[in-house]
Amino acid sequence: MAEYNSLEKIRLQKLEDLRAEGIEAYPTRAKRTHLSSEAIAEFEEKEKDGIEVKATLAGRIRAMRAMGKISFAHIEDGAGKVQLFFRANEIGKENLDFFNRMFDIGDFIQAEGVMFRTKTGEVTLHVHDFKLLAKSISPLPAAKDETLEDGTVLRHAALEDPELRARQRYADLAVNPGVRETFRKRAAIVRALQNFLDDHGFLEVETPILQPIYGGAAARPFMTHHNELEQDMYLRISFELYLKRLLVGNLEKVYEIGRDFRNEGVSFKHNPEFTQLEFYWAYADYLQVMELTEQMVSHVAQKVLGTQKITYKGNAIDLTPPWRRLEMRQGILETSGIDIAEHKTAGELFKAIREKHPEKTPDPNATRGKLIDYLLSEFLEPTLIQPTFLHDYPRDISPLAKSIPGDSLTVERFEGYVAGFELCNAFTELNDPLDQEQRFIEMGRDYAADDEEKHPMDEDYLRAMRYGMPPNGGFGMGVDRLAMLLLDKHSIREVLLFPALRKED
RNA sequence: GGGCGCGUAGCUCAACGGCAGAGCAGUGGCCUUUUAAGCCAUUGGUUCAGAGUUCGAAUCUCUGCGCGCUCACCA
Repeated sequence: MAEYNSLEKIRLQKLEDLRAEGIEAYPTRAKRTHLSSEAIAEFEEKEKDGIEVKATLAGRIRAMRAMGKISFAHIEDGAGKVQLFFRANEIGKENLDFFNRMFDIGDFIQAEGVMFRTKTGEVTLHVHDFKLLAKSISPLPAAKDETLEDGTVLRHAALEDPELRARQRYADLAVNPGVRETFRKRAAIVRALQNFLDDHGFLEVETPILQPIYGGAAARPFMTHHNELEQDMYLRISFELYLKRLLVGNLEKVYEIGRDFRNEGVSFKHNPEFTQLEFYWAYADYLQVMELTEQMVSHVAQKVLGTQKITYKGNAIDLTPPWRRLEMRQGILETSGIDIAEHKTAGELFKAIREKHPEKTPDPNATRGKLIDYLLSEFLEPTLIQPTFLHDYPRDISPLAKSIPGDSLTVERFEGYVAGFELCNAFTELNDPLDQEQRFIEMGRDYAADDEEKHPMDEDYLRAMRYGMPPNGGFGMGVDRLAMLLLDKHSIREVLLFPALRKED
């Protein structure tokens, strides 16, 4: 049972008063002839000819100013804000009082009248009739907007508490127009990705989220149970193995945009469920995927933002292709002074790091691949502000990627970095079923010590691969991260409508 | 999971060991072109929860809860 605060009790009393007057606070039907922007535009067009513009508007009350025998209000609808003007002359003293007494900020209202321009020049609806569409009981944490001389809008008492904004996203959206804009743009980003891939001959598919076995990445899964089948199921941690099964089925270019689930830590760039884009492209290799990637990302920026030059955390970033290519070995050498090619075992590499950088403390038990990863994140990653494809990765941290011909320690893999963080990950996919089986076995050994991250053998995937899989290039990108990058948001929570939070109470 | 920080009115914040306050919102009044409208009056608090120290706790200590930052984890 809800407990009401004093402000809510006042509004509940208003509901009772309305009922006593026979007025429905939540009527079934509404009427609207114009969006706010349409009514304003039509008025401005016909103003010089003196043609009257009648309009019925509907929206949510954002501000009210009662001034004796007149009242002003601002309502907001899907297109923006517009001012309402009520005057006793037209609607009568009784109706004006009724509006002032019974309506609150946050209520939905329908108002019919004629557009005009006030003394101060604002295009406004002169209301002749109005109707309550839905009463708001809990006061929205509404801000007040002050428009300064230079036209900038200053917000007062805006809803800012990050917890409240995430927990009550409905209130955040209702009160902070910029948040609505963020999610419109996020939708546009996803649509632009789909259009781009569709136009390049890729087929959008949907593969299982509930899986009998998980794979395609190294992450702890969420587990669940199917009662009738009497078996445990996992929420997918990647799409990879299912999408590559489709290549076996002669679907040559496939992609999926959907949700992945990883039972791991939460941070400014990690949410337990996140949106991933993966595509697989038969007969292509990682170099072709690289080219498609830079075209795709710059295309999305152009579509959504109208430019390929963006700003992230104050850094000017140019997404225009071609992006810089940097061999990982070279990048690590330049930033850390260590040539990983000269240290072919974990022990040697560990020693080299300790000698060159005594202040650093890598894990002495790490594999060579993990140590390279360490060098990458400690030295190289922070320098990769402009878009960069870092390529050619150690084999032992890339179990699903194909080796470079003639170099068994290195695989054809790249990661795209922008603004210092990893945006995407791609490689020439391993399509040799016997090699793949061997890698699964190795992974099982590597992870045996850590029971939580056991890497299961996917027998059905191997069976598919034995039918024959064309050589192909694969690609994965966090769509939330792309949205963060393009929208200059510095936490994944800002681009997720309902980010994961601990339950209340 | 570790470290650091935060939690005060519906919202934004002050008070930092001595009467819990302001602006906005709300309520009542005045006001026929306002726009953070203005003016007058006024309501509103388990200071996140619990325990402790103290003559006295929003303030200091401990525990718990939630959030933020950060580290670890995340091939």
